[in-house]
Amino acid sequence: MVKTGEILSKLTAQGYRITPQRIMILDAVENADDHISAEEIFTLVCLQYPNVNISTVYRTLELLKQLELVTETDFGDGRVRYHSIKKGHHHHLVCQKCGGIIDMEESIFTPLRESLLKQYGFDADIHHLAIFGTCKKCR
Amino acid sequence: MVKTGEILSKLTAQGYRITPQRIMILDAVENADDHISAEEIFTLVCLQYPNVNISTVYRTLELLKQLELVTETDFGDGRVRYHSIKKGHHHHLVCQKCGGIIDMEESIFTPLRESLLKQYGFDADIHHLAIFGTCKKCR
DNA sequence: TATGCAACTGCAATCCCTTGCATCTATGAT
DNA sequence: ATCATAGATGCAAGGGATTGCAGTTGCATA
Repeated sequence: MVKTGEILSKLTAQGYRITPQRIMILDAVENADDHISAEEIFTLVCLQYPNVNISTVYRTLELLKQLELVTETDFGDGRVRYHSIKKGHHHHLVCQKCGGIIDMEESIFTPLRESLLKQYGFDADIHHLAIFGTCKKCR
Repeated sequence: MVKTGEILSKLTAQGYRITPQRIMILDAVENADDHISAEEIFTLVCLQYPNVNISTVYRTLELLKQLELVTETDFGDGRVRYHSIKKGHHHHLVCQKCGGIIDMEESIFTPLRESLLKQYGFDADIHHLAIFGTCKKCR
């Protein structure tokens, strides 16, 4: 379990600064019940500090993504959503008929990653993937 | 091998109309050497018929995608690219270090699709996927 | 061949996200 | 505690893609 304090020291360790905006954005992602969009984070942070700019939110999320503190998932609804790695790695099956989302274990990609490594020498970086298709009910 | 004529009759069979714009857009995708972007298609069509609108290009591509005549791939460079299914299904490994793209066989996803079906009853619709990671040279 | 209408297009506005730039500030050094 | 500066922010403009709407057009029918 990574604590917010540890995350902040990870920032300074790499030469990045800790700013009020970053703390608030990080808090919003950490405390979100589910995958949260940039717009939603922006709205939450605005309640505390109305001067934040949406571009700061995007830039901070980009940074947290690079540092592997949050993951980004595109559920295909026109806006990307973010998730704290504290809550674990997982992937999603998105049904194109009913819109339902099934969470799946990360381990399901292990055979694929192995065969990509063996056949192509490629080290796949599959973080938080949404796969589209048709769920059991809708087939 | 699907011919353009067949494609057009597939449109009419489903109640869609054949318009000059659609023919030109389809031609652009069919004759493209590689994966082509909406903007590139737009530019090509404009040479013949300067009045086309970029939104018609996007709407036509959306339609062709639904009819499974073209596939859409996001190579992560900020614009989506399109490809005729006539040229076969395949997937891509995109190296995040050198930017290189390796094409891979569709069959590499067969085991994954089978386990998704078995474990989750989910029929995955993996058309034209780009997987990010690190290639052999850059590791 | 002429007609009616649903499908389609062009236009403009809008959405999500990114970027360049001038200003500000967190932080290490003094 | 103060200073210098590289890193961060806010603002505004811009890029790719989508959407609502009014006007146009392909095409089935007569």
